Amino acid sequence: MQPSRAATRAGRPRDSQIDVALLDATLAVLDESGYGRLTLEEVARRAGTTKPAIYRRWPTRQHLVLAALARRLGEVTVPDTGCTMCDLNEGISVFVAAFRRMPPDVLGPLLADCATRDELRADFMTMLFDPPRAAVERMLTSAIARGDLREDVELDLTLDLLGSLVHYRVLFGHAPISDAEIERAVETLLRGIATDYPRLLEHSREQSGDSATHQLHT
Amino acid sequence: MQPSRAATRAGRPRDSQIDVALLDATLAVLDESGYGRLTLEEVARRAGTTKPAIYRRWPTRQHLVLAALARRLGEVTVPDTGCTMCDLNEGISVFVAAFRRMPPDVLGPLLADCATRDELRADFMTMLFDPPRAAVERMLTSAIARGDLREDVELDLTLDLLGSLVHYRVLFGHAPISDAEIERAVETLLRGIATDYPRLLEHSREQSGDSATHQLHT
DNA sequence: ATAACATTACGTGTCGTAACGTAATTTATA
DNA sequence: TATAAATTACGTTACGACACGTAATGTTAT
Repeated sequence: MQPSRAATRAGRPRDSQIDVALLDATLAVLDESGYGRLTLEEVARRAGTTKPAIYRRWPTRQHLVLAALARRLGEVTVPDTGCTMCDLNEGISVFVAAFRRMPPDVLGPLLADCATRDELRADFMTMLFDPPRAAVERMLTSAIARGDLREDVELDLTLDLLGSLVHYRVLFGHAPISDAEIERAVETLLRGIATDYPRLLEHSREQSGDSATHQLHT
Repeated sequence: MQPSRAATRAGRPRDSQIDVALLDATLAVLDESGYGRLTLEEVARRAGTTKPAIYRRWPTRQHLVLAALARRLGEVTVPDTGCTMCDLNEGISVFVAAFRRMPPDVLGPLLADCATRDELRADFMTMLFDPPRAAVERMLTSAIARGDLREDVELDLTLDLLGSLVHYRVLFGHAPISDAEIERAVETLLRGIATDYPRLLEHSREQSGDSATHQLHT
């Protein structure tokens, strides 16, 4: 419980250039080789340093990769236009876009590798999954406040229905989820949880002005 | 392209008792240690044999574990009572039950380990994921034929919406999916894809005779 | 005095495979 | 039909390869 003194430890300070060099090298190796073939020596070699420098910063390979991916994920923003259907379509795109920034053959193996240790699994969720999920949750809450969705909608279940579809396509099928499929899924779900689906549909048409959208089902 | 001659190869035949001993030992080790800590020597030791006996039968550890899990999965049956809502609730339970038979900390790592090689990924899907999915697909097809679901329902998308929820809960959250959540999800989806949701709900009540079911939303 | 740095090296564990002699079964030959 | 040859699985043992995580050492920066 030391004050801010702990921030400036004695001795030679860390070289922050090595931090970013290691994270960048990790991302490069992940892109090329995937998580399974990532070796710490290769990461260190590309960063122009060596293994001990890695272990000084992150206790395990999982922590290193988590930090690298979180760096790439960046911040997640969320639309709030007042048009529930538009927002949800956009919101799912937030999910999809977030995972498109992740190299394939990385997320699944990393999660699997983190699943055994509870603390690591929590870190994985906090750093990679919760941000986009929380963004969609904010959209749903706004929609409920507007009266667009039934008040007894179960937030967690709806979030899982939306998010799990994306995760499923990312982790299981290599089939990328298309924008059309996102719209279909949102339409189906909205029929189930909206107070007045036709009104939302109409509102969406006015808002977007794009007459080609949302006309598949009437 | 030899006839049935190839079935009976020359030389000493495989000892089928070793086959089952190895598969059982694999399941035992998976239950205790999970996929990550499974070593082939431990499997061989418990089966009363040695590593080469494994490699004579399965080319990789992944194939061995796939065969062991498929053995436990067994056959997947499907209800067809004519009550769409009942069948779907039952059908999702098929998914859930199938995965309940799988030890935790196994499916995710195994999938991750199979994800890099396309042939292995296909085997994983064929042996573990497609059977329950196909069962639910048959139910949906029946429901469409009965006129309970809209004809333009996208089968694959609906299947993914149903199945991905289960996968999500199994692989990501360690929270087991409850029967109540299954019912909620089915209700939400049916509102979106049914031709006449109130009629399905009424039919379900008559069929089940259980007045406590499906009364959460009216 | 302290701690990060680069370098080097070590012990460990598991992998996948390769020997080797033995046992069991099919195929060819006497 | 009997016997030999060929073939393949079996257990045992051992090996090289690889990456892990850590430790030791001397140097450099605070």
